[in-house]
Amino acid sequence: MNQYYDLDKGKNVLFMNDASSTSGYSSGNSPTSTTQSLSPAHSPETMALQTDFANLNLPTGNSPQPLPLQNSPYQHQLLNNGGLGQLDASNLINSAAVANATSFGNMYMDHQYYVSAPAAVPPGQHFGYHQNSPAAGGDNKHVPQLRIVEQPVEKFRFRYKSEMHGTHGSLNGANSKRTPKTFPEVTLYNYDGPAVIRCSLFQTNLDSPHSHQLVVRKDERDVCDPHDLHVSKDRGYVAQFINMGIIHTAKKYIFEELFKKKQDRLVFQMNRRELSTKQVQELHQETEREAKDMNLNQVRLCFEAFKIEDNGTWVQLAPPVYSNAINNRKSAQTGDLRIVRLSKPTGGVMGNDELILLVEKVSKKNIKVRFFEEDEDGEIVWESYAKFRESDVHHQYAIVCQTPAYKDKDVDREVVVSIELLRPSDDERSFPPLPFRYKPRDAIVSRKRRRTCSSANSSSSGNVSSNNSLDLPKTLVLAQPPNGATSHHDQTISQEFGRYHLDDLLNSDHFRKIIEHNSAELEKICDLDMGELQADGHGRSEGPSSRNLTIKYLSAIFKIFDQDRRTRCETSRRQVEELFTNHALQNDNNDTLLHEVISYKKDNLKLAFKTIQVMNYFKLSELANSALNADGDSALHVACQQDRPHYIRPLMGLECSPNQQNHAGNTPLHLAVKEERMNCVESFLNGMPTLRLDLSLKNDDGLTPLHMAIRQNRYDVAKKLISHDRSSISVANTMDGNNALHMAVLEQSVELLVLILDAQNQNLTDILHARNAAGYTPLELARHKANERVVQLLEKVYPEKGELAMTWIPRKVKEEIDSSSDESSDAGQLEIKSEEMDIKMEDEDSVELDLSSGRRGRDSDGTQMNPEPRHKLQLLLKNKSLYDQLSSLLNEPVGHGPDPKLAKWKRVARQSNLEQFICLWLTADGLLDHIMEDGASVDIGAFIRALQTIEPQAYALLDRDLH
DNA sequence: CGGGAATACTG
DNA sequence: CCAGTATTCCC
Repeated sequence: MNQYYDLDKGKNVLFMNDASSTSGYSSGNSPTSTTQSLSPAHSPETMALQTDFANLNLPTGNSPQPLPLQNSPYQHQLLNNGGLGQLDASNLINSAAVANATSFGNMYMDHQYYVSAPAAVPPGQHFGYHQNSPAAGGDNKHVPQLRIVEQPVEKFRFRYKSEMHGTHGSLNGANSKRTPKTFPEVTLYNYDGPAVIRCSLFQTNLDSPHSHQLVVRKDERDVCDPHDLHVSKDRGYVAQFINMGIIHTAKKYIFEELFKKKQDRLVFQMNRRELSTKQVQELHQETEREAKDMNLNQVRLCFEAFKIEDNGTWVQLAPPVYSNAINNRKSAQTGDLRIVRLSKPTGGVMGNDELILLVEKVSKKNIKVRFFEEDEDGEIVWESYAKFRESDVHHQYAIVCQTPAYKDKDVDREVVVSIELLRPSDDERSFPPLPFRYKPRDAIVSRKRRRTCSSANSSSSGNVSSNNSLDLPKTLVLAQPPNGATSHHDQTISQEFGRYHLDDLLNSDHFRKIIEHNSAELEKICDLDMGELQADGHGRSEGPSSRNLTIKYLSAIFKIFDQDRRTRCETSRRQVEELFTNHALQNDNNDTLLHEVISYKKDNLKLAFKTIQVMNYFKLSELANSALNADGDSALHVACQQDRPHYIRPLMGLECSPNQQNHAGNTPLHLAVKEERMNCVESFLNGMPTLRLDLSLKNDDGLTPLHMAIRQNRYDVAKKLISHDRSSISVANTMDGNNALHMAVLEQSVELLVLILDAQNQNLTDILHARNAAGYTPLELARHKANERVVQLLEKVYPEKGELAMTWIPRKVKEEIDSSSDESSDAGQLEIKSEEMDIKMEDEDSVELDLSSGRRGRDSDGTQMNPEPRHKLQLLLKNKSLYDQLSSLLNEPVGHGPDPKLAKWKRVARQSNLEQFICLWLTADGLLDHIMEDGASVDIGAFIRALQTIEPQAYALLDRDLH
């Protein structure tokens, strides 16, 4: 095992090759020149120095230098080797300026050059002396030869001089990883004396130095190339060039830097004789030519080997070898291509859909958007390019393009293809490709739908409406079960549970009170409600005419219902059905009466429940389930959109499918999550049989409800979803392939992470090792994107190297997290208690559950969590005596005002935005119960303010405990 | 380190 | 002078 003297740290490092380096610019015996020569090349003093340097005599090789390396065991070597001169022949034959090339030519002869196929000489290089080399057929085994053992990385950020403060990471080897790191490395073969291996920066298309600087950090200074490492029999012949950086020479200095480099090389090739005026002139011209079109974003390393003769002359041992090109990561010409985001992951097979790509810096003249499809073997079966103009590339960071048509315009299902950026100049691709889903044409889909529907209908027992619904016009799209294979099963189940829920509801006191008892006055109610409708306006659409229409239809339907109460005849049923259908046709949005009635701006419970009841009575569940409006929304979608949680159960009772996806692919639950309607989410999930709700459905953005909840950083929603069905945790979204854990990482939410890890206790490995579309596991993503806390948390969860797996030990992590952050103010008992009311997962490992509960208190900094007073008020109401006091106070009538019979609680309810519930409550208890049980939907602040004005005494009761 | 703002350059 | 990039600097 060798040791290496690390120039930066001034100490020996294991595993490194034993070699040492000095700056080629060190001039030898002047103490000041050591420091001066280290300055970046285009500073004035450097220029002066280098001019001097060109005129220096050869160093003797043993002149002591004041290098500050007193504690180094290799000090003598450094000293001895200090002040190495510039000697190079690689540019010799090519250079028109070189008159006395013969001496070098002889030198090669002496050493019997063998031109190997060095690891990586870029194609297209034909250097004179290579071709003229007499090595062909020589004794390969005994000819000195340099080989690149480790190439430099392909991409590296070139830094400007002004950026070279502090460390910026070094030029690593192509195979470098976090550990072990590698560095560019060459080996000298077939030589056994002491030798010097030099590394310098070259252009990629010319056999000439590059104006940029290859620097090594040393004693707080950047030492410019060339860099020489000493090798010998004792140390081995491996030269590893560590801690190098590339300085991007500013444009204005390109010429002079290049000239300097070329001049230095020439001088030493000529054994340090002065250049003639003519030579200088020629060099000048050549440099001008080269500087004009030098590629500033691409360089390569040149490695050379020398031996030092006793008289101090340097003799080239082996031909130079060149590394692969190193590209500037910062440049749009050579940097990484990456698609950051797609405006949408889907499009029609016909193409020409507008698609917006956010991308990393691209050049509009040199970029294409490629769509392609591979078969199972990775063979390209189709490719096409998106259409866009140069002007569609927005500021190098976005591309607005038209999707190409898919090869087969008659596919009847979605086809997933890939999108990548392609840079024609170097055939570089973005990685990884992003998935894009081609959607079949509507015509094809509806043909297919028709089939599905009719078969579904024929299998359902004697449903007369089936033919009817098939005849509905095109815009009133029929719903199809999300999955044909299980539809029948689903239906059976939904019927069972549906009936149960609806009957439940119908038998409830509230419902009876609202509807049953009023049946005799049906007409009156309708009149009343219609009047209200006209006054209050409409929640969703249109003007008075549409409202009148609705009223007309509803009146007619209710009339039929009323007349039919005893007979329940088929004719009435058909009439009602027809009225529903006709109504939907006449309305712009194709909303059915059901859609409308549950989405009135002013929620009208009576009307809505009545409508539901009528539909149920006439067994119009098929209609309720299949009638979608122009957006593909079912009544459930509308209920969620409008935040009407109380309709969700009844509608599901009507067999309105919770898994129906609208035109944006959203299920009602998606909408509930999206709009952050916690009450709706709860209505869906509480006590709902798992079979009915499919939590793994993805909308057109490729997201499940859980993904959306995480993306919105809604711990409460995510928790609800996860406790209902854990299996959706491991689902990767189609947007970027992230699973729930990835997404929680991006939210930098420790709460979400713990929630997910807890719930996934059983098979953590899956989600821990799942790679997203960019190829990152959650941990890797965290290292890249998240803060230290998140990374630390995840690192604890991942199995240690060597271990096969580790089970999630929440308590341990919890302790560590808790101890590592004291900023969280105390949760307070109230909140923890309230948390206990949450639904628990039916998990035998429920030990873990209380972790996530306990964590709630940490949300003092979390913006998404419920505000404090909510819980407190809810808990206070649990106190029986307080509750009773409040109740009796609020049951008092308001002493004054227009309606003396109006109880205070009603007024409070009205001012707390709970008016729509008043008809459901008989006394103040209704209101208080509602707040206790359904607090999430209540604006507690408004309630308290209302209390303060309407019933100050009651407010006083609470005030003390609330603050 | 990477991201990005500020400033310079160019047709 | 403008728009669009390229360069440089800053955090």
